[in-house]
Amino acid sequence: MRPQQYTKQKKNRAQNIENILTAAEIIFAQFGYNGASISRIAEEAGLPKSNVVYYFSTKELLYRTVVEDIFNVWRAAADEIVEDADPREALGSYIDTKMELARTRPYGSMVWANEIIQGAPIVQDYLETELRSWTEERVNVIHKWIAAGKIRPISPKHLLFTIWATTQHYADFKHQISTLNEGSDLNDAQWEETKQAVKELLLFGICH
Amino acid sequence: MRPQQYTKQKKNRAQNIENILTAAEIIFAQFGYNGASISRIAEEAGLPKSNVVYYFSTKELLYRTVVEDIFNVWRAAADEIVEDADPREALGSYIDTKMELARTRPYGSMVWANEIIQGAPIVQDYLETELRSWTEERVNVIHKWIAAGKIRPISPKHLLFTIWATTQHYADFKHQISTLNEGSDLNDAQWEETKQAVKELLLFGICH
DNA sequence: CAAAAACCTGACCGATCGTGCAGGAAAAAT
DNA sequence: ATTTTTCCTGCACGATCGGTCAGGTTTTTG
Repeated sequence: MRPQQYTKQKKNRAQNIENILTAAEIIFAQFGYNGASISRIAEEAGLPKSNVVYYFSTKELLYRTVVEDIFNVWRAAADEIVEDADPREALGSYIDTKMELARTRPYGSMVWANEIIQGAPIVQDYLETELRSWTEERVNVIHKWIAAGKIRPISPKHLLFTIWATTQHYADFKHQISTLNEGSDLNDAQWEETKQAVKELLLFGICH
Repeated sequence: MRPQQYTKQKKNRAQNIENILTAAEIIFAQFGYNGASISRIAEEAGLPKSNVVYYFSTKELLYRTVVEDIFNVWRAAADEIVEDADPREALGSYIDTKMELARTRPYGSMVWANEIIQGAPIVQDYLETELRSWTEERVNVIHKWIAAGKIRPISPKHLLFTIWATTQHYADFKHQISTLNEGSDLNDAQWEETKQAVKELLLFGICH
C-alpha cells in the first residue's frame, strides 16, 4: 500500500509537469519568451499560477526545458546520416522525420525559431557545442559521399541549411500555409504530397 | 525663408519617423510584439518615449507599419515571375533578390516571421487578399512553364514555399548560421557562394 | 492515529507596461 | 511683435508582470 500511494503522487506530479510543458510550448511559441506570461501558461494548463511556479521556480527554467526538449528531438532525428548509408535513403528519411516533427510538434519548432531570432540568449552554449560538432560530423559525411561519387558535388552546409529551412518552414509558417490552403490545415494526403515534393525538390539532381 | 523653415521642420519629422521605424524593426524582431516595449524602442531610437507615442499614437500602429513595409518590399521583389520569362533566369533573379533582402533587411524578415508564428493577428487581411491572389498568379505562371515543357513537372506551390523558406532562413536564423561560421556573419564572398549554392540546390533538376 | 513531509494556493510586492494629458518650447503665420 | 500652430515631453494612471511567502490541504511515514 505504501508504494502505491507514493506512485499515485508521483504520477500526479508527472502529469502536472507534462501539462505545464505542453501549455508552455504553445504559449512561448505564440508570444515569445518576453511576451509569454506565467499566468497565461497556467491558464492554458488549467492550473493556478502559483502551482506552475511551484514546479518551475522561474520562467527561464521553464523556457529552457521547452527549448532543450525540441532541440534533443531534432538531434535524435538526424543520427541516421552516416558514411555507409545510401545518400538518397538517408537524406530522404531525415526529411521525412523532420516533416513529421513539423506536423506533430509545430509549437516546439516555433519556440526554437523565436529563440534563434532573439539571438539564442538561453541555448547559445548548445549551439557552440552540440550543434556545432554535430553539424561538422554531418558535413564530413556528405563530403565523403561526394568523394565517393555517390552524390553531385554541392555545399554540404548549404544542403543542411536548406533542409532545416524547408522542413521547419512547414511548422513555423503553418498559419501562412493554411491561409493559402483555403484556411484549413493540410490533411493527410496533402502532407504526404508535401513530403514527396520537398524530397523531390531538394534531392533530385543531388543524388544520382 | 518661409518654405525653407517649413522644410526644415518636415525634414526633422521625417528623420525622427525613420529613426523610430528602424529601431522598431530591430526591437520587434528581437522580442516580438508583446515582448517589445515602447520605451525600449524609444531608447534604441534615441528619443523620449512620449515622442514615439506622439508620432505613432499606439504600439499596434507602429507595429503594423513595420510589418506592412517588409511585406511590400518582398512583393515588389517577385513581380518578375511572368509567363514569357525564362524560368531559370526569373527564378534565379527572384532568389538573388530575396537573398539580398535577407542580408540587408534581416530584422524585417524576423518581424514577419514573428507575425506569422503568432497567427498573423495584424496582417491576416493581407494574407487573404494580396498574398493569396499574388501566389495564385505565380502558381499559374509556373504551371504554364510546365505545360510548355520549360521546366520539369513539380508542385509550383511547394517550389515557392521552398524558395521562401530557404531565403528567409538566412535572415531569420542568421544567429545560428553565424555560430556555425566560427561566430561571425557571412562575408561578401560567403554570401555570393551562398546565393549560388541555394540557386543550384533549388533550381538544378527543375530547369532544363 | 499522530507526526512529518510533501503538495498546493490566495494574497501580496515592487517593477514595468501602454497610454492619456497638461503645458512648455519652437516654428510659422499674420 | 504677437498670435497661431505645431512639436515635444514629464508626469500620472490602472493593469499586469515575475516572483515571494505564509499557511492550509493532502499524502506519507512511524
